[in-house]
Amino acid sequence: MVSIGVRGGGYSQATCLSCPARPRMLCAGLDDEFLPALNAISSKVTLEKGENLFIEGDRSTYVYNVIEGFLRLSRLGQDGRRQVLGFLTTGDYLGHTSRSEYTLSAEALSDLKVCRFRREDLQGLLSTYPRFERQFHHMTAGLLDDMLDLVFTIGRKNALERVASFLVYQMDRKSVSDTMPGSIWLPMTRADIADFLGLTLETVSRAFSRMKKNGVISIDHAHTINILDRGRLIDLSEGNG
Amino acid sequence: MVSIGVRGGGYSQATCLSCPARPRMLCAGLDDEFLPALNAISSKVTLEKGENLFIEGDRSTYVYNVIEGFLRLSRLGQDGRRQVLGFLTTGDYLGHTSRSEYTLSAEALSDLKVCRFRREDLQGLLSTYPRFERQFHHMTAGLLDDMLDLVFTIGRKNALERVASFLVYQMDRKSVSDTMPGSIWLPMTRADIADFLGLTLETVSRAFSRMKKNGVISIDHAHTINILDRGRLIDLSEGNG
DNA sequence: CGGCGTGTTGACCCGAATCAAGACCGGTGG
DNA sequence: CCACCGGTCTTGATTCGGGTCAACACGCCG
Repeated sequence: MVSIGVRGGGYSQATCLSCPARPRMLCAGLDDEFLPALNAISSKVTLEKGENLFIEGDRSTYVYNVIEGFLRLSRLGQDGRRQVLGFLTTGDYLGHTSRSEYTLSAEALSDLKVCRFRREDLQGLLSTYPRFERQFHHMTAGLLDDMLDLVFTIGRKNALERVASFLVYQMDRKSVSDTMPGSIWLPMTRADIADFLGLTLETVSRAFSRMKKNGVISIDHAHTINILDRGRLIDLSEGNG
Repeated sequence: MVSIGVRGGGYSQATCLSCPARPRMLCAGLDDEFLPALNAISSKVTLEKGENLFIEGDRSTYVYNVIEGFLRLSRLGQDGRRQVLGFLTTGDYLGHTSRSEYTLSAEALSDLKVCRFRREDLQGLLSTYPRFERQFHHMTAGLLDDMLDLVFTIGRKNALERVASFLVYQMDRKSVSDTMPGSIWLPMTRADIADFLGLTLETVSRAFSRMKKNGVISIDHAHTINILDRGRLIDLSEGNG
């Protein structure tokens, strides 16, 4: 079984002007003059590790933008089978769906700070500031592109290729201004990675071990992976092993 | 290897007012007064079975809306592995991506008629008619939801469950005004279905055979599936076999 | 009628799942 | 400080579902 955690979290008024994550957020493209309007309809929510922002079946009232921290999107089948749909961090947004209820749960993998918008409030703004709508739509299209990549990965790649693809993706997502280039911090467990890639945690562990043995990566403390041979990792991820 | 077909197709001026697919299209929500503007930036394209509307790597200049016919979206790995991302028909739209090049190919599975928009032209309209942008964005979000379902299906379901899920999906997508309720017309091959579900064509064939033997479906001519026991099919698709 | 693309079915094999044991690591309390 | 404990990770042995290989059936078209 999988722990669901406790829904909840603290709330406080947002101040978009001082938002540290601004350049990577939904509001990235907006001129400062629009911020007050945005400020009026947004609020900050903080969660502790293990809490859920929402779970499958909740009415899809809100859209969120991650300010700081990590979270995991997942779906659970009746019999406990779990599929992880993504790992999100600063700048990512979530909660947008065409359906009236979320089909996913969003759980904090660390202490988490997010910016929350009521969807209907957002609709109002969108008509007034088309540029915002465009940015919003563009981010949805980006998520779609990411999901297409994921479908290819889990539909047609073997275990080693999937794990390598996962590492390449995490590598590429890291911001350029990065304290530790060449090494990746993975806040999620092996089970989370396995449920993301359609594998078991044992298979993920074995894939890491193989890449370690081949000198492609090295591992400190299980959650910090050092990429020793970037080119070879990419080859592995594409099946040119 | 997989045949790529020939890119091409005939062109003619669109007349949105008389479009038979209107209620299911991108333009569904628009008042008649907006149609001339839409008309001005759209054109109809017709393709024959086997032709490609676009292939991976083409610049993503256009967005399309299917008026009539079927098509298949797929991605090809260097070594020939193929993943099918979807089967589209009347009302579906395609070609929208956050990237400058398509990461998919779109091939006609039958003679095909689509409505084509240049993306930048569309951007202009979107600012003028926010309702249109909303409809457009809503359809993108719908595609994203569909992809999340697909990820769960291929990541966590076994062969029989995947094929059952595929049939349930095709069943639900059929319009209410339907000449043959309880039976599904599948224009794609077993290999296409296999590449959609992350299986082999043999495994798909065996799954159909098992469902036939159990009295859940019957099959005429391989491309017409009759659903004999809808409830049991849904159970199968969810792993309550 | 023959040929080819597509679909079905069977025999066998292999990669990842499952089952199981032990190692590691961080946190807690004596 | 160290002993203990629970959660996580690694590694090995075995099993099994679906892939692979192969033969044949079907249906369509020339």
